[in-house]
Amino acid sequence: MVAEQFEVNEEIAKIFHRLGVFLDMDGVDFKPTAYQRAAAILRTLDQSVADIYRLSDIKGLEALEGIGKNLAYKIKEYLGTGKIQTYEKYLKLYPIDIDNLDEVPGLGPKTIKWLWEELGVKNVSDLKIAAEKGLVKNLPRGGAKLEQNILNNLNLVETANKRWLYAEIEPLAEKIKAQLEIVPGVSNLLITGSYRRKKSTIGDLDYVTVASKPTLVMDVFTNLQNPKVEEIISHGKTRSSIRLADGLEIDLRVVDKKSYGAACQYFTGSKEHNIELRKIAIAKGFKLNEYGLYKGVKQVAGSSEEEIYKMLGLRYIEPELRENTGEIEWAQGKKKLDLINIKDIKGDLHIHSDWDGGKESISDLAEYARLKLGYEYIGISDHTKFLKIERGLDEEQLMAQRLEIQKINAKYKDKHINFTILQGCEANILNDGSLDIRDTILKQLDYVIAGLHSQLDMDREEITARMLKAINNPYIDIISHPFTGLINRRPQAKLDWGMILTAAKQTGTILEINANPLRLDLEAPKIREAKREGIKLVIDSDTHSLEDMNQIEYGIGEARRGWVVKEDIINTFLLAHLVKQFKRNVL
DNA sequence: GCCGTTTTCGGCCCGACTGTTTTCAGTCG
Repeated sequence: MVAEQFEVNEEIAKIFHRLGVFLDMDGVDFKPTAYQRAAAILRTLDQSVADIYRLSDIKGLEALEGIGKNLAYKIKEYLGTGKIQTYEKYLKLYPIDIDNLDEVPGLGPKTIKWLWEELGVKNVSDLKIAAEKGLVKNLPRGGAKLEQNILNNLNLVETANKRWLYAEIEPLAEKIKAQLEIVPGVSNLLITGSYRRKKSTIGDLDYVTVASKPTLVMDVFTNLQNPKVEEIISHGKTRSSIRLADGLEIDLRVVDKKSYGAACQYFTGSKEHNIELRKIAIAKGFKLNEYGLYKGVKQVAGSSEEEIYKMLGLRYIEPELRENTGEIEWAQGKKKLDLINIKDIKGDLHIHSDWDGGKESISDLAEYARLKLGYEYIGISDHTKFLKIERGLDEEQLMAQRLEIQKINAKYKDKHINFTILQGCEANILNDGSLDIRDTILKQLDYVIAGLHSQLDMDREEITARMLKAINNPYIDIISHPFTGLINRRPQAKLDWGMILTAAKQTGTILEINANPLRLDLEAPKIREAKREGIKLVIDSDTHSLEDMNQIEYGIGEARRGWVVKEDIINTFLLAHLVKQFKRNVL
């Protein structure tokens, strides 16, 4: 998980979430959603509510989406006292471990309350004991199936891998797709959900298809052998869900042709986007559901997503943008937005060769880029000497490498081949913000990437100062993987993003969108902000072996989610235009 | 409790599937 940059936001979000559940337990209408929504919004904020309160008082809090007078007051109360009275009251009433119980699939607020009242279940371990003793099946409104489900789902929670990396799930997703597509009568099979939105992590897979023999495809689906179905979660005429041994849940929906677009739209989500769309539908006198857009009982759109958006008075919205973060307002306007496409990429500037820890020779990398990917240039950016584990290059080695690159470039020129290898390096930003390679050498390279590779857990002020010094260094052109997190493995550095943005803008420093699927750093929301600020961006593969160069596709996905067009990304430029983006060629 | 291209009051997304039910509430996506 991402480190909690704004711990207070997270603390309050947790309380709001629990309050929402408590209110739900008591059967209160609408308030639960308001609390949950507020919790979700707090988690997306780029600023601490403590800062907002300090700068703009309670009015600043109320100005936030989803926060009104009441919740603003509760935030203020928490900032002042470290507590929220309403919450403390509920804690006494229900001394229950809401967070973990709520994680158990099939358990919602009402069931949690029921188990608490009937059996005194306070937490997951109480629940397990009660279910194992057979207490649940003997309750009024209880039953054997319910009890068994609880036991199954408890096991599931213990072993669950919450979200999978997009890149690790991609081959499996396509393999299942291929098996379903050959079932007789199947057409238009699409993988929807967060997979289609190209999120960096995927929680489950959602397939939508048209089928002339729905039962046939459902049967194939629930009997998959490779991958093997571990559990059939539900099995209906039009919707079924299965689970694989590793816990991955996969859903299949079979729909009529006339509802295909509506179903794809609906199951692609995001949920928040869909809710917004339905509100627009209602405002225009329609009703939108997974079967189509309706005026009364008459379907007015549904076979394609395009016609649904059109009927709602919206431009078509690319799946990657469907997060309810302003795309609907955009779609009501006239401005075009041609998101970047993989074919726009002309080269790759973050490539490690066998001079450092990489596997491939410079000429093999160049030929792969030129012939397989159709690039016009690459930049070799090997690690530098501080990173001993990666056999980082020292000054002398960099100069020797420069000669080799010049030789290969000369050969291309002799053969009239339009391809150029640039020499950069990926220098290390040391603890004091200086680099591990002398300026006299740095200025002889074509460009310099610098990144954090050590002491990533410095406190906010310290690591921000370190990064700012690097950004202000006239020899550093690109900051690689700025936040330096690893998805699901390592938290991000606690950088002050606002200060990074300002400094990058002032100095013309380029920020990298690192396409390694374990990094995807910058993340989409930050990409979008950087773009808005006019900051230059580059999408790099961070290649260590030939195939890694194809990772660029994941970076494209993240960039699209960040509303990026071709012009925002410097490695869509032709070489002559590209090199002008480097500070050394501007100053 | 929030919010406003119908609204400062009166709405608040929608349907499938499950389990224990015999008409539905709860959960999920």
